Amino acid sequence: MPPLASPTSPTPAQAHPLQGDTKARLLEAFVLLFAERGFHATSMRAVTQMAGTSVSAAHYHFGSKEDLLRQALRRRSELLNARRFEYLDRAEAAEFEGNGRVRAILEAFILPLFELRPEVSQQQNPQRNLAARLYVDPPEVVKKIRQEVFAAVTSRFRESLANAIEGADPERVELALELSLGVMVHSISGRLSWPDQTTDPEGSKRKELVGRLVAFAAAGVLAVVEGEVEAPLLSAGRAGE
Amino acid sequence: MPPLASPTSPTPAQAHPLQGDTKARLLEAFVLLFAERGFHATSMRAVTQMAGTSVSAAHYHFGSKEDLLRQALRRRSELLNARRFEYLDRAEAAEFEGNGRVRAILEAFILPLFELRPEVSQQQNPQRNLAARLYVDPPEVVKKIRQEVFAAVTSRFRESLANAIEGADPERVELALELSLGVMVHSISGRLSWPDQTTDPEGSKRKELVGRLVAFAAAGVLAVVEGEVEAPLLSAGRAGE
DNA sequence: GTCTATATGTTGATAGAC
DNA sequence: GTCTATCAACATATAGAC
Repeated sequence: MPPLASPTSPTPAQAHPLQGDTKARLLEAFVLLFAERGFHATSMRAVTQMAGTSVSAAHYHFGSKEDLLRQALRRRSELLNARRFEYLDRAEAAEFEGNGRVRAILEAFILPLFELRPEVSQQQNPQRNLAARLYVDPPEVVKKIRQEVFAAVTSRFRESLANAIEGADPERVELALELSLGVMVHSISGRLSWPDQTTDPEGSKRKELVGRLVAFAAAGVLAVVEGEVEAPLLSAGRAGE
Repeated sequence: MPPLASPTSPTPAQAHPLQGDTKARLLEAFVLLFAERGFHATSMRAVTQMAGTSVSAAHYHFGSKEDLLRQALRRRSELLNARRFEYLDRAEAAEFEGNGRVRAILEAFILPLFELRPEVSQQQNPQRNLAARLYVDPPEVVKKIRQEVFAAVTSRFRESLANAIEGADPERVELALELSLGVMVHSISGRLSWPDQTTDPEGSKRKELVGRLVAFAAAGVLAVVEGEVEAPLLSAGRAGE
């Protein structure tokens, strides 16, 4: 059998009427396909076809596939980062009881991802897929650009969380935030069934689900940062062998 | 510039002295490369080269790349699943105070992944990388085979967890377990720094880290299953827009 | 069983006309 | 700026000798 025509999925999003000039359409098309298939499986041909232009036009504008990825992700992450900072400012300014601030900080971290609408509405939600793919796609390029794009956010949230929990060990805060990120990423990796506009028109179910994510993360963070290290209940101490 | 010779990483694991007959060496080589690069970026050429044989030998034994993946994953997951069931049996049989059983069940779910040693020791820990890749690699084939391989485990843990929490809503249990899986997957996705044999010869740091993972997950599960749904502290209710 | 040689299609990138 | 045509390297898979 010859190589499969479409390696991941049978080209699910084909005839998008993407708008803007060639450069903008290319960025949009790349994001959509990358979110769905990952870097490797997203060919320049597929991108340029979706954008209604040619491969050489893409190379004229971006030079290489890697630079196309970089510019696309920079553009996309700006909105997300901006709202995260906005919420974090609010969380730091407000008064809270008990563990309220910790929960507010995690909300500031998690909520924005679920609030931002995709510009292109035909797809389910490229923004979420994109974030998932970004943390999950193997190629080194992706890792590099992701760090580049989120470095500022990460360090500010770490700092804020450390300040919110009295006497917190920085190392544990880092771990806790990282695991929260894991919860968030996993929740958008296509394994949870998010109600869509038709079955949940007011978005109440989606809000509830996001609320549970935050609750899970907040409880986990507190357990890691404030809790004692407990001996395993099972296993003859084989962990870490 | 022509396409890069090595798309993900500069062939980090090259001269493995893999053992066994051709079939076994092929399975082992495939697992190592797949864990590192994902399905797409793992070419039959690279696999057969590492196994010290030819492409056609691989096709003789497995028929296709997909079947190679399937057999490799089946073989690898057997040990993991067996130990998970073993621990779960133990968690269900023992007596616990308070939320002990919930934590024990999560231990049964999480611990085995960190206990199993790779047969090939040169790599850091292919077993963990493998699990991460398995939940994260885009291609549909991977998703299909993963479900095939973990279906039994998932349903039994869901059931067990539901029984352990009085009056638990099955839907919430499912969500909680899924998020725990997210924590686990993320923790092995190469974003956490696991101390290795040299800096942590007795494995005490690694055990502590695994303990924290379990603590995070257990607290999160209880918060999701037992906690009330709380209104967001930030945002004008934009979530789920 | 395992090899070499080959078939056939894909990829990223470029040259040159317009 | 955008196109068509083409390149060299890669992919999976197969044919046939040994």
